[in-house]
Amino acid sequence: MNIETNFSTEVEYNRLLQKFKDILKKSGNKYTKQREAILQTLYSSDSHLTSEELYNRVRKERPECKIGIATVYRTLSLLENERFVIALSTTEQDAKRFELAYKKHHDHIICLDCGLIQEFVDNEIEKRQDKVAESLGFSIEWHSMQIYGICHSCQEQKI
Amino acid sequence: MNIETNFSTEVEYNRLLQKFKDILKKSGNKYTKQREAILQTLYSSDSHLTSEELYNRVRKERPECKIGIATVYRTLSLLENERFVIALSTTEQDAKRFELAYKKHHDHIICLDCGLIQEFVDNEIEKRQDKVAESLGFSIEWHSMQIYGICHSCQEQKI
DNA sequence: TTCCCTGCAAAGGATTTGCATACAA
DNA sequence: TTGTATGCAAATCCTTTGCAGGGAA
Repeated sequence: MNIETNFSTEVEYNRLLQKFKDILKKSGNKYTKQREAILQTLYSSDSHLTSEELYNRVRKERPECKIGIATVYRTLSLLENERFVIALSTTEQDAKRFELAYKKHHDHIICLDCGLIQEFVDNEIEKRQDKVAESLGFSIEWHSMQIYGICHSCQEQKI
Repeated sequence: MNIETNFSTEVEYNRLLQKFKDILKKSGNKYTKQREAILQTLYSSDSHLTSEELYNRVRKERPECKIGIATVYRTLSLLENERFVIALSTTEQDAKRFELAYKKHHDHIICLDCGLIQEFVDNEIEKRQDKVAESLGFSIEWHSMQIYGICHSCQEQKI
């Protein structure tokens, strides 16, 4: 699978930080405290954040670190290009949400009622995607799959 | 499959138009010449259009029909809610693209170089998606899957 | 020292909204 | 006649960019 990262599912922060620094150096970028704060905030958040949510959290949790929204956008864009961060478009009208890519690749199932985002992996689907790409003559770079539905607890509330 | 429509792959325009009128009536909306022009333009286009492209085509191909960009947005939004139209976000920075949903459900594989969008269906993937949703306690409404890669002809140009 | 990075504010693009008028039912 | 739809322009939301000063290597 070429879309998996070489991180294991449980990476301690220091290892992640080292990889972060390596990637910055390799791509000719500098390591700054704002970028570290973004990484750290993404790491300590278990949900998928928008650029603005991330910006607000950094300002709240790292008040010593001055940061502007433009830096958040610039850093996320940089990290997305480096495949260090994954962007996810949920219900189509609102902003992109981001998560660290150090976890094993996974897809998302999204509740249309409460917005819950649950992650999953299905190896059968992954394999078939490779087959599809191959049969159509494409080299596959990555994919994005979202299933939309109603989660269990929202279904119960409707009864 | 609950995500397929009840249209066959080859629908003549009149039948589509009738369904369109039914849906408008059912949802308490009115049938107007602007809305018909949007439907007709979507129908006669074989590609996936952005709101603005659709707007420009209507103005070019139906000059007798005065239309504003706001009407295009409002109508597409209405039709998206009614699942008459499907929105597709391609390379993430640009605008949403739309297509009629009367075709059999399909997914997309997108060339990162030239932007080519090719459609495909893989029944195995469809089945597994149902299984995934079921096992996570979700009722499935629809899904969206895009594979990103490089198409055959762009691969050849790189050599 | 040399670039890259930053915050700020302004600009940009896509989409939505307020309003007075036009039109379908 | 009644209420929705429309075009237009202004407003809004998300994102990007220009610039002058600040900071990493």
